[in-house]
Amino acid sequence: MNQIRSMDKRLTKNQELVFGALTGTEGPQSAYTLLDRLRADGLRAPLQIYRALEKLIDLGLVHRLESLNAFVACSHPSCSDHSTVAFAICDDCGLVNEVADERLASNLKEVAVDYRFSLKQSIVELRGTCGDCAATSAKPQ
Amino acid sequence: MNQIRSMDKRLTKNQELVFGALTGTEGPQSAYTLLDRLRADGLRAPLQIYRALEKLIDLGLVHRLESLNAFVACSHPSCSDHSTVAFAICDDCGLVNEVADERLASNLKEVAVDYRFSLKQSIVELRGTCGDCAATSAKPQ
DNA sequence: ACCATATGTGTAATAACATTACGCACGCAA
DNA sequence: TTGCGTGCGTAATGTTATTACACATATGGT
Repeated sequence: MNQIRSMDKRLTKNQELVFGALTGTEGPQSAYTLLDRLRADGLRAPLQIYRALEKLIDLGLVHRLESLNAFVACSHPSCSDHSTVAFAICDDCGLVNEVADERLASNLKEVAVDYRFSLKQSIVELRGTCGDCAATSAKPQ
Repeated sequence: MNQIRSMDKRLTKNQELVFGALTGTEGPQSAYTLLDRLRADGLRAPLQIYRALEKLIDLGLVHRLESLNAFVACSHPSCSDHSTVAFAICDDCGLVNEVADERLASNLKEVAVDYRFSLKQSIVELRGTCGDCAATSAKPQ
């Protein structure tokens, strides 16, 4: 929260509102969900949300989850390489775990080299069930 | 084409039309692009496309590209594990290369284990520039 | 033959996600 | 002061995907 606040300095009002809405809730949120939550704060149009999200993503504060059409606040905004992050998305509870695995990142880079592909961004989204949900459904009571 | 034909046997008319439209063009296509191309064949509603795509994906004949909201025919329909495939998507020419890398697949499984995540599907989409496009833009003439 | 079930079809309407176009405002540097 | 980059607000539109309903066909069991 302290670190987060310190980054707010450079954010505009709309960007701060959107970022606040994302950090204030666990789990990913769609642009329109954000819009609904921020109507009370004066935001009225999708574009206001999308513009803020675009900037926040540029700044590395927010990630887009392609398979969900939704957005999450970055779990470790101070980290270096935001272009290679993976997400474990629980299809049960909807929560998302941001995974930073150095071997995975370098593995993807190698694959790109093998295929003579100039890699700009890696999208890695793991779908399945998180440990908590698996435990819960295993012991129904 | 011969191999493809042999698989058509189990496909319904709509599924065959959609699969044909995907294999008959290089590069990914959106559901609505497919619909437009298939209007002449009698398809009229998005749902007809989406239903066919769903089945084709189940059968492992087609992949969905999440970051593009588009679909491609699988490059190697006979291969075993369709849950872990990667795609190299060229942002220049739009072509997609299907990547089957065993190390990447096992790496993702390891990551899932590390995070106590029960993995059902891996979405891996590499964005960047393909070798051909890189070569072309390097020599502008 | 009868029924149940699973799968596929067709149409219409609507929901959900995202962008384009336009005009205005502010801060800053040439 | 002018020009430029960035952000803001509004409206309209474009694109992607789903829900709801009704009907059809094939299969397998009794």
